[in-house]
Amino acid sequence: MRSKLTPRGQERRAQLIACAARLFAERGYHPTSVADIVAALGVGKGVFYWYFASKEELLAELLKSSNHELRKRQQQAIGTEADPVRRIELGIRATLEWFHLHREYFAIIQFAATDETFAPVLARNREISIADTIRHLKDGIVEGTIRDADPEMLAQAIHGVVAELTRAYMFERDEPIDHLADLAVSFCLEGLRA
Amino acid sequence: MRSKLTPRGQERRAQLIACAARLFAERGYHPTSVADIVAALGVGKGVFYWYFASKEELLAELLKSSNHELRKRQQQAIGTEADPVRRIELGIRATLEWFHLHREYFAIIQFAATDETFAPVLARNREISIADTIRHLKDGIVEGTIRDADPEMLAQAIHGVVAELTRAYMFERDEPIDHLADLAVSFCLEGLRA
DNA sequence: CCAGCCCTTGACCGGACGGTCAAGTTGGCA
DNA sequence: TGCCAACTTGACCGTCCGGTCAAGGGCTGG
Repeated sequence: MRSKLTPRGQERRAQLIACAARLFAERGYHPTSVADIVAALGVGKGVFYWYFASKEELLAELLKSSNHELRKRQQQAIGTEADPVRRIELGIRATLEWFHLHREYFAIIQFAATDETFAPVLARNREISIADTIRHLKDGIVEGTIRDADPEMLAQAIHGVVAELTRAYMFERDEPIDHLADLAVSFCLEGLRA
Repeated sequence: MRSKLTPRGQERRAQLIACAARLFAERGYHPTSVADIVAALGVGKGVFYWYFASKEELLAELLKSSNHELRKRQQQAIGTEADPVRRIELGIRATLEWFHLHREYFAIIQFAATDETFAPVLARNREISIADTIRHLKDGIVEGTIRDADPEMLAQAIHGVVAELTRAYMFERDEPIDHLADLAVSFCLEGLRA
């Protein structure tokens, strides 16, 4: 691996990441060998190690960049909205939409969270995301539009709803994404009761 | 492996499962070798293959039995309760309590869901559990105590809340389990709004 | 006390896989 | 045109790991 990459080099690097993401999502990280990745691209094994120090590094990078993209999407969706409840709603919708566009990342993130090596990175990502949510929740509690409970637990609960609905409906079914988002939002805001 | 086991044999088998569960939870399934498992027990490798056909079989068995125990716990907790909302509440509490008692299984289940080989088993377990929840939700919708939305999605959302709160609080913190359960229940029933 | 089955041992095997490297190719710039 | 750095190749290495197996206890019923 070298730090200076020509445009051609950056293209290759991106190809490797994309190709690995697809294979990791399909078969999982451990069962996908470096040989598989380079074979799928039709290049020699050395190419991989020219661009990445290790298989681990590639996954770490993949996780970092995907999280970065997701956050950008969320912040962009929330924009300058003032109402905390609405900010939470926009965040939920943006998250579901992003995973809808990048299905391949969901399984990878899911796995990485269970692996000793990558769990810390994922935990950090989650923390940041939770912290964002907590900020909105606290604003809402102060305003009186959100009930007064432990904001961190509430944030975890919201994330759980989003994660589970993503898992359940992104792949198995072809629910229209808006319908799914509507339910996620209304469940989080109103709960189950009639 | 043999089908007939003496009491002594059953004891060994149980030891192997317990020992493997601990190691899988600590380090993960793939990074834990069969050699590690038997070493932790201070026995030879042949012992493992006397009781299990493969490492995979052990994990499959572990998943099957843990799910069986969890369901038993849930059904026992719900008992003959008639109110659907209360049945859901009791189910949530029983689940959180069970994972509190068997923390080691959470990480294993989490991983198994991401592995091509075991995902089908886990998916089936989840389906059954979701189906249970759906039954209560439908009852509540008919009664008018639960709002009229897609019961399957609602069930997924509830499971998401429980799973995420389990992950977040079982390990990192030492929240009293009742406090956690209270929030899970009230979030699912009432949502966020003040 | 012996026969025979239940259980245990641990060296060994085959193969997969992450990673290395010496040698070769390409492309852009002087 | 010649040169150099950027890239590519694929055979090779060391290691690890799941799984096998021949051989050896040790308990139990006869």
